[in-house]
Amino acid sequence: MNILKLLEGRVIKALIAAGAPEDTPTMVRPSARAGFGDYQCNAVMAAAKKMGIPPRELAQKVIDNLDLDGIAGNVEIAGPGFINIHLAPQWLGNMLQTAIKDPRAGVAEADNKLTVVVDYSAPNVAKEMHVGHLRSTIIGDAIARTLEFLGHKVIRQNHLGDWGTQFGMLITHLEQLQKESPDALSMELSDLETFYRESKKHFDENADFAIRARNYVVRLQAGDEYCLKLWKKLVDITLSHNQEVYDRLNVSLTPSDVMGESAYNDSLPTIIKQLDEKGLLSEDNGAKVVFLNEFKNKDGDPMGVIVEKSGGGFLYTTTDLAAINHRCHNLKADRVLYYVDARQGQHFEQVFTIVRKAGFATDHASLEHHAFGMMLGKDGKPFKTRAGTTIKLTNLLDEAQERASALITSKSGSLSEEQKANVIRAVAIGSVKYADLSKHRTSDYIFDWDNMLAFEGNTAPYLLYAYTRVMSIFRKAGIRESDLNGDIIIENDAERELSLQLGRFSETIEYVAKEGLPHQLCAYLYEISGAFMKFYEACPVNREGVSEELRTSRLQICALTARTLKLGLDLLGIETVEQM
RNA sequence: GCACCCGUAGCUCAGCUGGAUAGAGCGCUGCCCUCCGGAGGCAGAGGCCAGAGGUUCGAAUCCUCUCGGGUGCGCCA
Repeated sequence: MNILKLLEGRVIKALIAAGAPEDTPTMVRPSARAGFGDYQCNAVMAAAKKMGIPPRELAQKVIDNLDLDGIAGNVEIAGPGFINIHLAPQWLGNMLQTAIKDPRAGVAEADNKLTVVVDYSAPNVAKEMHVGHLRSTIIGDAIARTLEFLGHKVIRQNHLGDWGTQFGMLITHLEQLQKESPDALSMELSDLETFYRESKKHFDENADFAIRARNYVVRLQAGDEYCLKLWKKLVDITLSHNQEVYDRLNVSLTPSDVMGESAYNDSLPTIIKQLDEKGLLSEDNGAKVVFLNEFKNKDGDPMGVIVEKSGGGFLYTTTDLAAINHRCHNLKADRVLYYVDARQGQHFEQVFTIVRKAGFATDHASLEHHAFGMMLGKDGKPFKTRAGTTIKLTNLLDEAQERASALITSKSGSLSEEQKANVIRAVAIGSVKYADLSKHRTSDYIFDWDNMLAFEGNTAPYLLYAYTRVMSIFRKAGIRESDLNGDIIIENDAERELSLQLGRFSETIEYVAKEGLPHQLCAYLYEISGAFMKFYEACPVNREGVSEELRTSRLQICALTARTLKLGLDLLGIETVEQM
C-alpha cells in the first residue's frame, strides 16, 4: 500500500471541503523530523494566502474535514499552518501484517500499465565494454526491473553500435586475418581492443587497405552477402563477449534485446523521404539538413541538423529518428527512456524536436533522456588507467573481485570455501553497482574503491550485512515466516521508526519508476538498514524475558525487513547472501 | 560566441514539485562487548549551502548578475 497516496487522497478532499481550489497541491510528505509526526501536509500556507484567510484558520478547517479515522492517531496544527499526521500504531501494524503476507511486500502493481521502451547499455561492435558503458547499463537495468515490478510492459532495447564507416576497415582486417590463418580468428578477436586498433592502424598507414575498406563499406551498406557475413561474425563475437559481462554484472539484458543501429538501416531512406514530405528538409552544401528555429548555431541563425551526408550516407541522428518511429508506432511505446551520457543532451533535444514535427513519435508518447554524469577518478578527472587509456569493464570487475576477496577473507572465518566465493562475488559486484546507483544520476561522481567497499555508510556491504543480520535472527528463532501469527506491536521508537520506513516502500518505488532515479531506492534501503540496526540493538527477539507475543511481533517486523531489503536490492540488480 | 550541467562540513555524497533547527558516512573526540553476528550502536565537535542582488509569509531549492569547474555546439557515434 502506498501510504503517501492514501494520505494525499484524504487531504485533497479535506482541502476542497475547506474551500480550497481543486487544483491545490496536497504537499504531503514524510515529516522533516521526528517531533512533527510521521507525515506532514504543507499545503495550507500557500492555499490560505491565495484565499486571503489566516493559515491556521484554514488548517483547522482542513483538519475538521480530514477523514483519517483509524489511520491517524493524532493530527495537529504546528507553526504557521503545518498539519502533522501521526499514524495510529495499530493501523500501521495491520498494514505491515498485510505486507508480510504478500510476496511483493505490499507493493501493488500500477493502476495504469504502460509500455515502456528502455534504451540502455549500447556498446560497440569490435570494442570491449569499458567504464563508459557501466552507468548506462546498470542504471538502465535497475529502472527496467523497477518498471517491470510495477507491472509495466518493459521492452529493453540495446542500441548496439553495429553500423557505420568503421566497419569497412574492420571487415577488411578480419578478411586479412582469415586469409593468413583461418584458425587464428577467435584468438585474435579475444582481444577486441587489439583487433580494433590494428584495423585502424592498417587503415591509416596502408593505402590499399584503406581503398578496400571504403569499398567494403559501400558493399556492406548495399547488402552485399560476403560483407554481411564477415560483419555478422564480428557482431556475434562481440555479443558473446558482452553477454559474459552482463551475466557477471547480473544485468538482465540478453541477446534478444539487441536492436542495433543496423536494424534501422533499411528504413532510413523512408525517414528522409518523410522529412521531405513534411517540408522539414533543406539542402546545404550537398547535405540534407533539418533546420530548427529552436536551436541557434554559432552565428545566431537556426541550427541545421544533418540527416544525410553530402556523399549520401546517414548519421546517427537519422538512426535515432528511425528508432523513435519504430518504438512509437511498432512497439506502441507510451514512454521511451534513454539512459545515455549527459553529453548527448543537445542531440536528444534536437531529435525529440524533429520527431514531434515529423510525426515519428505518437503524440501521447513521453520521450525522456535520462542523462547521467561521468565517472571520475580520485583526482576529479575522467576515470582512466594510469597510462591514460579507458578502463575495460572486465578489468574493473576483476579488481573489485580482488579487493572484495581480501576484505572478506580477512573478516569471515566460519564460511565454507564455496560460501566465501559466493560472498566475495556478491560484495564485489554489488559494491561497484551500488556505488554508482546510490549517487544522483545526473551528477558526475568520484569512483573510490575504499568508499564503496566500506562496511560503514551508504554502501553495498553495509546493506548486505544488515540483511545477513536479519537472516541470522530468523535462523536462530527456528521458525518459518509462514508460521508467524499474531499482532504487530509497535511500542518503542526503534520499532516505530523501522515500521514507518517499511511502510514507505511503495511510494519510494513508484517515485523511482517515475523519475528514473535509482539513488532514491538506495537511500531508502540505507534508511531501512539503519533503522533495523537500531531496532536490533534496542529490541531483542530471541532473548530471555521477551514475551512470546512480543517475539512474534518482532519476528514479523524482521521478516518484512528482510523481504524489503531483498526485493529492493533485487530491483537494483544486486544479489544478497544469507551469511557473510 | 551560444547552450546545458555543476559549486552544500576537511573528504565522499543526500536534501524529493520552495516549507519548520540544512542531513548521512568517512576522518577527528569520547562512550557502549554477562553481545539474537561489534562488519554494530550512542554522543560530541565541524556549514555565511561559491558570492551579490531579487521574488516570497518562508529560498540550499525559483529569477538576474558575478566568480569558479565541467560538457556540448552541420557531414564520427
